[in-house]
Amino acid sequence: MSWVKFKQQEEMNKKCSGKKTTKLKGIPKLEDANEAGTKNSMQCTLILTEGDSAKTLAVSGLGVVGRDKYGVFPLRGKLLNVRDGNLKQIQDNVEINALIKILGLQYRKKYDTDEDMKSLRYGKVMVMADQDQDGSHIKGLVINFIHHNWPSLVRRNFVEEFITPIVKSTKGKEELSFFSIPEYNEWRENTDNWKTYKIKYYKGLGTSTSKEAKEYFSDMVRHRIRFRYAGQDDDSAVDLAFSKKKIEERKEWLTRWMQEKKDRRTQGLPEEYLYNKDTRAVSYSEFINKELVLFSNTDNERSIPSLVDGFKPGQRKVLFACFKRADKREVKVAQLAGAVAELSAYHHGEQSLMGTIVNLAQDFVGSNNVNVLLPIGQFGTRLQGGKDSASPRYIFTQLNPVTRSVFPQADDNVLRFLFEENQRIEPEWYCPIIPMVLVNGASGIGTGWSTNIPNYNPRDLAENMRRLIRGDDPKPMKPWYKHFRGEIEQLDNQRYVCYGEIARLNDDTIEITELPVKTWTQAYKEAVLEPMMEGNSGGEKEKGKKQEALITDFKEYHTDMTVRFVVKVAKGKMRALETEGLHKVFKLQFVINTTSMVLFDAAGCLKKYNSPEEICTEFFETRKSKYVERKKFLVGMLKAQSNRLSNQARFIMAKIKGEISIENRRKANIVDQLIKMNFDPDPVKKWREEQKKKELKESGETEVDLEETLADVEEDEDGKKIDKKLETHLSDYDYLVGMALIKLSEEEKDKLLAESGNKLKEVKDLEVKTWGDLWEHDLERFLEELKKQEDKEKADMEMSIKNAAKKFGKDEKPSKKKACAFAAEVLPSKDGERIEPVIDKSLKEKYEKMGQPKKERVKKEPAEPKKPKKEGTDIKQFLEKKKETPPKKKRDEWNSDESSPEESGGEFENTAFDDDNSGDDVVEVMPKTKSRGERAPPKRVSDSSKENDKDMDTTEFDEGESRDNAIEKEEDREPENESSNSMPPTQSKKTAPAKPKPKQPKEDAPKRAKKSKKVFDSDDSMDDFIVDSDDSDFDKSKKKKKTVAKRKKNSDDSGDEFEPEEKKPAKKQAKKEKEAPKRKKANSSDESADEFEFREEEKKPKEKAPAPKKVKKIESDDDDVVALSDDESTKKTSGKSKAKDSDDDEFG
DNA sequence: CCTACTGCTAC
DNA sequence: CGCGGTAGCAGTAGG
Repeated sequence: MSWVKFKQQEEMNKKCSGKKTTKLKGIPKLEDANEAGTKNSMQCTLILTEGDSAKTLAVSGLGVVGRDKYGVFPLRGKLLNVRDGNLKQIQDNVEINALIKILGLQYRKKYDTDEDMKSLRYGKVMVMADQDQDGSHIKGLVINFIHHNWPSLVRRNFVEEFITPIVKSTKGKEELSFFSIPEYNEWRENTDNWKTYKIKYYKGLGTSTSKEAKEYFSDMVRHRIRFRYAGQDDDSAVDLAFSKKKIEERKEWLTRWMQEKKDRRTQGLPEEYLYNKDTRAVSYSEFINKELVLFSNTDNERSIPSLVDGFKPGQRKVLFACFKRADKREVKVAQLAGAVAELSAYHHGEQSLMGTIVNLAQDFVGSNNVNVLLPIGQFGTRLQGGKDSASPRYIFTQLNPVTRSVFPQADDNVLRFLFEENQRIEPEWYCPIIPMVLVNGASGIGTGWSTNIPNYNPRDLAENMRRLIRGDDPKPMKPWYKHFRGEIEQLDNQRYVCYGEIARLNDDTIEITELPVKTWTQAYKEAVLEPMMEGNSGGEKEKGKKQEALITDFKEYHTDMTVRFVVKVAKGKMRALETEGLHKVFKLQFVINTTSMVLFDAAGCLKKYNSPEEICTEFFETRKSKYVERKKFLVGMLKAQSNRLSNQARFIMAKIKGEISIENRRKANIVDQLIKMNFDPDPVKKWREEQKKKELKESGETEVDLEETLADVEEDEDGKKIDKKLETHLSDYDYLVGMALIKLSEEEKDKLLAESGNKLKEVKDLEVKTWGDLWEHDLERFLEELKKQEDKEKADMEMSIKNAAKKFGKDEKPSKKKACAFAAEVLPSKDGERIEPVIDKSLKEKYEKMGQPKKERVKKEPAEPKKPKKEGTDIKQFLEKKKETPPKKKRDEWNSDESSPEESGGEFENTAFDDDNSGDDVVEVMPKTKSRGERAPPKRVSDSSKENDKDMDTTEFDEGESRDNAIEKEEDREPENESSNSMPPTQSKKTAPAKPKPKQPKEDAPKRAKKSKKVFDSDDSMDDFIVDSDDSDFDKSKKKKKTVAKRKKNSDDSGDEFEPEEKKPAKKQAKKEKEAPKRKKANSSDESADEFEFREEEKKPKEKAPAPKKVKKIESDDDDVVALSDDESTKKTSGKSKAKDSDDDEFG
């Protein structure tokens, strides 16, 4: 191998070596140092920047240090990972080649002596990337590039980085820069008057002005960090991070890191950070383990969805923005992306975001089963697997009406919303009524882990939720794709075969009317049928013909929705093909597997799941506790509202009778009188405040900080505080004093009393309902909405077929006949002889063979990463004396479990850790945490507490946190008992024991509720709630809400694998060819957009009817929304002006 | 057996 | 206006 490598590198040296030349030509965008490549080259530094804008910044900074000894070269994104890379790719990579030329590097040369160094054009490389996680990644990749090829340079500390502040606080002339968020937080904690500083966050290098760039460069000592080589640990650290062979090690590495982070948090220790005022150098291993690890973690967080709502953060932000905007008309995707970035603090490229939106709205076969957004325009089709979507500037979207029935608005009050820079953004997760992650599937690639989950039938999932509510076990499910006409059959525990449809028309003709999921029509044609027609798959007929052409011709009759190939089989081949199996010959089988279903659980820990049922059960527990919370919230809210109304009625009476006079008196005076007369301070407001307090208590002190921060931001100084207290006191009675004069009449009073009575009645109605009742009601409503929407889609589709048929006929008379003719061409022939798919033996054998070794592998993988849930594991450990679950140990556990299922099962059963299947199933548990530059991890109840709760199922450990309401407990009891009856149907050997929820739910549910309860935004949401109920907007909003939040279908994409595409060149060609159609589509999308607009206008008047407030929203665009959001934040702090808040949160 | 490709969110 | 490149993991198809 070394010989091969040697030879390769020799070759590479010839082809692309960097000679030491003074003047370099042909490298665009390079700003060479004047003395690079001269005798002074050792004193030269090449600055590598992240993108062109950073280059500009660097160049302006060079004004300070001069260009003689500094050169600048922009990197265009992520650098190639040269480790384990293939040679061709490295040789062809322009970026790498440019670097070698600029630096004068030579492959295989060892730079051991100063003399060696002199052959270089630069003495140092300095990376200047954004001070965020992706920036760290780029730094890492540069290090990797040098380290892999020239370890000797690494030992000579050839690489440096240039860091810039991510937060600056200024007060007058005093300016403080912080290079990591933890450092900033530390300062804030130690600085009483930090609020008097002006705080500015720098999200990327682009945030800095060129003046600031000059400041940075004039203090080079402060901003330049050297990477220092400190021994072999550094080598292994770099290898760990970038070797493609060390995936398992990375799993361990990340798991360990998460564990440590969690431990630090539970112990109240501050977060670690790498850079402080005095940092001048860091070792490579420090960089990898403290800085790059942050990227890896972020990478997982953004690529792997949550078990609860099935969203990745980007998708969740989209949904959040859509809910918040409450658009009743469609929005341009590009515009929506802007709004999302604004409303939810999305700091990445909008291109990614627009792609996310498009994926959420796609609805072709193999994409989403329930698309959260509506595709209005060309969002892509099965012809090219969605790659044929029009530009985001041309297409429109809107919430799917089904979406709000899956993510009920009532839950907004019990979700835990996150904050970023004091802006309330999306919740840690939404809580759908069915596990949406299974509805639309998921796929994502992180670091250490990736995930792939197929789609399932939402109706099956609803049914399984009902079963779980009743305490039954979930029924096993198999993958399901909307409008897919083929079959999906189970192959083994974790594998399914997905078949297309093929039929025999006559002796030499067959017809293909469906392709396996994720096999795109065009790709199929190019990769399967065309090669078959040519014979030898490569098309190189000259070489030994392996195969004669199997088919002589084929015709295509597809539409964007349907597939139909009519294929002529070569003479005399038919029988042979049939013997082998037509599905196999024509590659109409595709294996769907559930072997890598990795998700973040409700507590934010990474876990691997082995079956959809397991996901259902875990989802169920989370959702259940949310229903309990929701009920509790609603009861309290309604009571408070009722009280408020009756107070108002009494106030009116008193006013009419003249017992109170308001006119010409000081407000404080009036309020005093009201207090004497036993009027309550605003009950709704008060109740809301109580909720908040409770939440804070439960969530732990760290969260209190956050709240205080929010509340105090605006008013700080002592004097003001007092004033404010008084003011808030007075404002508690605004709901009385502030009533409109016209309301001070007897009839108004009666009205209020009646309303108050209604509220009480509502409370009564609500109180008899269990969480299960609420849930079933939601499910019913969802199914209704789903049917409505699907009927509508069906009708639209039929319309379009009709229209197509008309055009097809091109006659003046669009007759039924023509429609039929058209249909006949597109739809499967009636007299075709359908070929029943049969699981092909060889396929089965293949997986059986793989099965054993694979199983082991699978086990191993999960074992390493497995982490115990925070507290849950601890408890388990206590009980079972298990070791802590360091990854390796976990592995052992895993293996042992599998080997001896009895033990594992026994343990779990004994301990009644139903919820903890995670123990077995959980491959790993990684608490999500955000790193510097990002907001702190969402404060939630400490993971440990959550875990405890789960584990606590065993009554022994009830720490007796009986915060839960009696109501909750009561409610829980029934269902819980039921559930307890149901035996845990251990789906998989390993996990089976754990999941069964025979626990005593009563206690569990409440506990969980406590854990998860965080009503950050209670203000807004409550206001909304109030408004809704009062104004009857609520109903309207319900009706109106028609946004189906879709999830992208990630899983679908993989379908292409099936078709062996030709090599790159071929692909490229194909792509090019595809492009043509795209354009056409784009045009069509435009048309459609227009049509839609037209519709909108028609609709508008109808929609406007609802509350005036809403109308305002509708009309207002992004700007208005922004304004609203600002209001929110201020409101939060001040606690005033509820009405406005309500507007914001009305998602109607 | 090894290589190369797919999918997806980010640069 | 559009094209292209890179990372990261699990799995499949092709040579």
